[in-house]
Amino acid sequence: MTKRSYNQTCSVAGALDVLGERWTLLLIRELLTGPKRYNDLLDALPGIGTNLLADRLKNLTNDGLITQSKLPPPAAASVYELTEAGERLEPVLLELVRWGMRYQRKAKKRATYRATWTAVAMRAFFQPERARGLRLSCELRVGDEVFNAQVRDGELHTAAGSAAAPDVVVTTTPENFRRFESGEDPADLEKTGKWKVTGSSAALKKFTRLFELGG
Amino acid sequence: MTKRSYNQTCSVAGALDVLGERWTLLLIRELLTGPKRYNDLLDALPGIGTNLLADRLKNLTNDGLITQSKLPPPAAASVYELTEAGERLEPVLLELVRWGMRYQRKAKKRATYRATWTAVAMRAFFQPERARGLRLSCELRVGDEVFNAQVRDGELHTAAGSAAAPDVVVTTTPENFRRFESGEDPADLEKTGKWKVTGSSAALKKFTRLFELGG
DNA sequence: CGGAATCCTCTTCGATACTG
DNA sequence: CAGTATCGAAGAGGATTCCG
Repeated sequence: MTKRSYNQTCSVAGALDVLGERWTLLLIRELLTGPKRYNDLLDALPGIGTNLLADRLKNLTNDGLITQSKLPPPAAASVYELTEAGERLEPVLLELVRWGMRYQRKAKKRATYRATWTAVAMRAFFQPERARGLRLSCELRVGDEVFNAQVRDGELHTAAGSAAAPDVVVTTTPENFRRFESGEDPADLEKTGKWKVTGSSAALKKFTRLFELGG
Repeated sequence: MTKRSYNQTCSVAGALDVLGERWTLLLIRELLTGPKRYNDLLDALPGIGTNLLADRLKNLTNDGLITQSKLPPPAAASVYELTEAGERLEPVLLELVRWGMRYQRKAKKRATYRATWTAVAMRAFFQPERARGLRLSCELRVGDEVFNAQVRDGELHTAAGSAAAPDVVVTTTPENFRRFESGEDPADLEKTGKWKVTGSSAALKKFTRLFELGG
């Protein structure tokens, strides 16, 4: 009944009392790309079990990291979104991305894949100084997932969903998008028809140059 | 038998497969201030249970985050220390410190306290630009704990144990050291005899000005 | 159909006792 | 000092059911 705690006067331990349970940080990762419905979260987190998801959502709400808001009709959906305290976890997640990119154990077969996770990873490898003066809007359509990336004022903003006025729209399959993640040249992917690019190829080129895995 | 995994192609999930089990990140925190023996770790992590500690140490070794090294006689102790992959978790831990400092749930009574944890927290709030040109060596003795902080080349290095050639040595109790952590002025603590300062008070003053909780 | 609560089994945790 | 063994308690995971 009473929640498990490390019971240490230490801000790492205090943070982990809130964040350390299984699935919690992955739930935060999902919400970093925008509000999500209960079933969206279930879908993005195979294996979580409906009771655990409900339990985590309840605890995160009590701890003030997320809020539940009901969209007005006709959408009439209930979504979960990060509060400011939740948003402030982004630096923690981005450091985990950076570390994990180098040190995670080798991926298994049949692992779940969502292109939208890349929207978060991009933030971790974004190089602000390369974006100075740039203003770009990109939309990425990978299988049935859609997310967008906006570059302006030297900042990158990524989120689930389509872009309002995209300079370029990329449409591809999960398999071919992963080639890009593995370091293949987007220009080659475009040439060989693995990416379908609508709009400004130049904008896409500028965009893909904004990232550096070395950090 | 087989280790539990989120089984997702995502570097956050990959990182959490390695780091996400209970106690693991606190174990890393302990090792960030230097090599520790099995019983040192047991003492710093009340409640962990000897089997879990052994299990975590084994897994972290297999994953390449720590190594076990035997100090030569006469010390003849066996200690665990971080590998480079382990050391690279420092940014993750420091972001957790920053987040946890603002958002952790209110501390309970009878919580475990170790002054050495502050040695890690200091790194999270260190302001390099204020340390330009400074060279300082401080030793902190809090109850039966001793740790040191070295400032040089605009960098801060903290570790368990005493300093080689300290400019200043502070001796105090855990209770009075926590007053400092809560924001009380070190000069006042010194005046009222809550801190015993040996060596250069000026060096101590310069040192305590290098930190900013706002980030 | 989205959003959960319930039930049941299995794994992990935590505390203590014990051993090289 | 540095672990292993054991066992009850708590948490996780999957299926099913319930509710609006």
